[in-house]
Amino acid sequence: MTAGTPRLSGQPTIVDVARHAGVAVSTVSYVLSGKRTISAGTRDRVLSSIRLLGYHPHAGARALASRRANVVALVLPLRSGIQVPVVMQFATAVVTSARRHDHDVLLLTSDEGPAGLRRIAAGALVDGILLMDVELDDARVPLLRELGRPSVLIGLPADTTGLTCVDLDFDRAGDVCVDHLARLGHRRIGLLGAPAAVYRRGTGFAHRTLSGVTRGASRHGVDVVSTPCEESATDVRRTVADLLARGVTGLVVQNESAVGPALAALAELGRRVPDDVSVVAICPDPFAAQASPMLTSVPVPAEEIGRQAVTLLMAKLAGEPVPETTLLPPRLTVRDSTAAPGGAPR
Amino acid sequence: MTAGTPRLSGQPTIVDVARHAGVAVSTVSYVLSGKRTISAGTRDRVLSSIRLLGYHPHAGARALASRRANVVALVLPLRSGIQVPVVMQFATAVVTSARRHDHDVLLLTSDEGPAGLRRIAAGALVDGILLMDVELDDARVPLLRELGRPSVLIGLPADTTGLTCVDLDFDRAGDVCVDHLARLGHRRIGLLGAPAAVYRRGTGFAHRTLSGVTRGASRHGVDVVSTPCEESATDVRRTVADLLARGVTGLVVQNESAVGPALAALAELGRRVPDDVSVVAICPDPFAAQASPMLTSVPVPAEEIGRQAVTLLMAKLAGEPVPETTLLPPRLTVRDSTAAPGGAPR
DNA sequence: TCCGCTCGTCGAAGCGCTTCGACGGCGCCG
DNA sequence: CGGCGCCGTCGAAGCGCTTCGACGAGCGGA
Repeated sequence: MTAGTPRLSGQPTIVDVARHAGVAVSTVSYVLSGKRTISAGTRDRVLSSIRLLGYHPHAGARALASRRANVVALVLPLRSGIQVPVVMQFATAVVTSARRHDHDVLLLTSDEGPAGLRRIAAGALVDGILLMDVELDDARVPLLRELGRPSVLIGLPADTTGLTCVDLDFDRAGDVCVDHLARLGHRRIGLLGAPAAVYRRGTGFAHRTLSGVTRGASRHGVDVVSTPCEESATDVRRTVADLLARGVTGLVVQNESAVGPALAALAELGRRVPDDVSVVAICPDPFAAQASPMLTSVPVPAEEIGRQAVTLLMAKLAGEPVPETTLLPPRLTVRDSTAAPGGAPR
Repeated sequence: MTAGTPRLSGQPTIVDVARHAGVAVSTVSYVLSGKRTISAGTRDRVLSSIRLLGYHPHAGARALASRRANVVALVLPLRSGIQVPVVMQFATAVVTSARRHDHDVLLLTSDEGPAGLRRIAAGALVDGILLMDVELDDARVPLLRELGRPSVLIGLPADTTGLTCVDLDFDRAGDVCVDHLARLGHRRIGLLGAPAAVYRRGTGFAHRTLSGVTRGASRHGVDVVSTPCEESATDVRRTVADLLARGVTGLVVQNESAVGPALAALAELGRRVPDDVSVVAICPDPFAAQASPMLTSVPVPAEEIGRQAVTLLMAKLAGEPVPETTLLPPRLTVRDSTAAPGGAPR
């Protein structure tokens, strides 16, 4: 055993690997990065030394020398009215896809605000930024432009110029729901919306759903009654009762945490689904599938959106051009909660 | 304007700050770290240069030189049967407290497995590790010991020797729930548990709750019927019906996603809460408070656990000794869902 | 046979920061 | 009034990696 460097940290460094494999440090680096051709023999020798020594490159050193941290920031909302499971699905999809691109994910919460973004970006801790829960007029958007780091928004602000955004096409989703109900014969449709605070903040998806619903309704010449709705069971019950009182026979529920309570409220009010009232949900699929009856729904493809966002970000990091906005088309899944009004089978 | 270094990255470096303030680079560093005394005059000059230039230290360079990344890893579960809102609360609490200690949070999902932990730790990307959703016999625990990085577990494995763990004292929580119901006069108590997969995995909290419930029951000489329960509305309904059929008058629900469906099922079965059946939940407080009726509950203090975990990790990073296990005492909040059996007021 | 390539490898110069040892200047104690 | 110690500051040596230019060896074409 030849005496080596006194490896203070305990971890082997690239120097140890090079010495062990009998090559230059730069050669090891090129084996790892593949940025220059290396003979098969050398490569194998280096790789086995790496495995043998249990070498892992030092992330900081790499970031310093290469100006790439291989980390992306994910900024999550923490606010009231957010849809926790959806957010979680996004997050896990993002982490998984990022890993597939050899990147890690740094978690930020939006309550540290712009200062946090600035710190992260300027400190070269991350190469790119993923921003969730974007508002129509979001304070972080100008900052993002200023920082000049590649970024992708999940959600749509009012002005998308120069940005990259991904989201479900909530507008068309709203339309599709109404379309489905209208075709079944419903003439008065209710939208059980997001909490009022969400509309007030100008969160894109809520507004877009509403506009889609409205458009679909006017196209079909049916009425639409839309009302925001808080998350508490009490408020959901009141809102549902209110909508029914106003003659609604088809219900579009876009607040996933309201789905369960809404069904409970209908049961309590003695209305059968779908015989008396039809329900379409815009929510993650498992929710719709686990409810009883199983819900006709437009699933929010959180996972796919997360994946897309990462893919787009990676493209930007690689300097490739990407489209400004990517809207995923809604797909309506018909299950057991919708039927023609008045109990006729669909 | 004197010509400076050709700052390739666009960001000012510590050299720029030093030059602008007319001091040595090391002085700037000491101003920032406070590791040596600096005169007030110099400090102010340096600080204002920093602000003026918009300087942010390069995280990688800092990590390289100081052997501290100021980042902690948070390993989240992604599996079935996890309690999404609780996990989310943990995560946000962790991020917030970590920032308070000048650390950022790297998000890992447990599905990358041990390899991910190893990569992260060996690559010096993180200084410490927070592990959630620990199983009684968790494969990652030995790895954690081997890696030699400070870590804190959220949840309890079977053998805690040499580890640092934080959790709610689910055992006592179960006990407290039964105690409350027994004192009200209930003689037959049901535990609507976590999904079967969770027990099978050997997830600590589920087992501990069960043992606490059992102990409380035997102390009071009351019967307990315990059954796992899936998350779907259908299964919850069946399980509830089953428990009632077996003569249960008091229900302990620990699966937060089952709370809503369970109440709905009771309503459907024509049982009033709390007149006919009493319900105690072990779940995050907002859930219990938003249900209708408002639920008597033992809140899962996700936020506090997250905070504690970070605090402990920081202590370990600083080389301070910390206790092996920290169990937060359960607090029972009495609301409107419990009463003496048979409709008598409590 | 010789020139000029390409291929595979090496050495060294940083990347931006922390930290250690050194060194004046000043106040204090004797 | 002299020496000692402390305070505030500086310079330089890395931390572990990437990357650029250089260079020897082998090969084909003229």
